[in-house]
Amino acid sequence: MSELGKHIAQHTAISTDDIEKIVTYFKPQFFDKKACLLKENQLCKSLYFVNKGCLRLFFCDEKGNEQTIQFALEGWWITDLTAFHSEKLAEFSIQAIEATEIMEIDRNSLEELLKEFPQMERYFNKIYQRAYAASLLRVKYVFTLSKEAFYQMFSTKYPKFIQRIPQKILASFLGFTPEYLSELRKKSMKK
Amino acid sequence: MSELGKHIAQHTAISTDDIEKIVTYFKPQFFDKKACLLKENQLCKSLYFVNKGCLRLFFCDEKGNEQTIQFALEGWWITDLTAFHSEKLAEFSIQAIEATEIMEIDRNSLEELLKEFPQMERYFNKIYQRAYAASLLRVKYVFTLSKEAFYQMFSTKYPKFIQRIPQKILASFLGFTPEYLSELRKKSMKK
DNA sequence: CGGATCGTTGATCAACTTCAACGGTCGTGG
DNA sequence: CCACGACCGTTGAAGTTGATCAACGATCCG
Repeated sequence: MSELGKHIAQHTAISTDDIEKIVTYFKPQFFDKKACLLKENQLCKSLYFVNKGCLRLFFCDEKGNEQTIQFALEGWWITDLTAFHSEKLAEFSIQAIEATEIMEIDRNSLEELLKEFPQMERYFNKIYQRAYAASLLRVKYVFTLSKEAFYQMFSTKYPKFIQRIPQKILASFLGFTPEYLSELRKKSMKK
Repeated sequence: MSELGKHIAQHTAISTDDIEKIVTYFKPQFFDKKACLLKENQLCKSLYFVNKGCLRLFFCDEKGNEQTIQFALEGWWITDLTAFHSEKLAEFSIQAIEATEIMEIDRNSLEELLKEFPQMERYFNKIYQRAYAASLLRVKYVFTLSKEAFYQMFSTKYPKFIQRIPQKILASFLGFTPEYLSELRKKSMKK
């Protein structure tokens, strides 16, 4: 079964046969390293599920720095959820960090899918709740942890990211400069 | 019509008659200043809508400081959404900052309400999406604004909070110490 | 009236940023 | 396949930002 199929099976009680049908609503796509799936100020037409590879969600601040606010590895959903649901212009861009294989579904296909398989409402609702919970947790971290502690926590909890993500991008996600990240890395090597 | 009724009318296309019936599913409640509606590690049984007054959502960090992460003035919903939906223990506490009048609905009543008025699904979905969008926006602010700029933005955008919220609590919401907030206030008085 | 908590002030200190410079590596065109 | 330029990660010095601590007057509440 496809990665997407497995993910749906894990989070719902839908039968294998139905999942096969559900997966046909999605369109497989391939993106080269550094390719953009969505750019700021475009319409955000689709939801993306990562089969293989890695994406990131980011925006540009007034100084022109790219600030990364979310990653998606294998088995994660990503999109500018607000723009997708409200049909407003995207506030964020989405870019492939590695060559990446995804499953995409646009608004129309999603509506048809939900009409034929209303059980999928619950699945997407879960995805939404998780996104919110993750965002809240992040706010909580910003309050309780120093930048150094945040790096420690993150690198032990998500070693995969540390290995696969370029430092510059990682630094922007963690909320500090590449220079300071370099210093923290040196520090934690010594131990 | 009650505050709650007006709010539902604003955000849906439900008839006035139906809204009257909908409002009967909610229980009016009164809380004194400093009273707690929900405490950390309790079950979060209800959603709260503020008719009059002001509530806050907060948690305690390891040093025992109370960190406020959300306020609710008149016309706002508040709860530990994650705990309410997942039926896990609350990570946050909710407390009245002023004497406050609310409308409360528990899980059972909510289910009955949604059964009789399925149009309300859309209303609550909106509330949820807003909470998520607000949380994302906050993450974005943390990235782009210095603490001083964050205070400036906040005090011009939400002057009501500056007037009604004690400084200590305001400081914890903005993410800095009361001492530093005091300094910023002095600075902005001079202009 | 008395105690506790709150907001303010100033001094000191730690955390983190900025800037400039250097070597390494990646990818692109010849 | 090599050479060149661009970008990336690292280092160190200097500068800012914001936290911590201690002390004091004001205010709130019993």
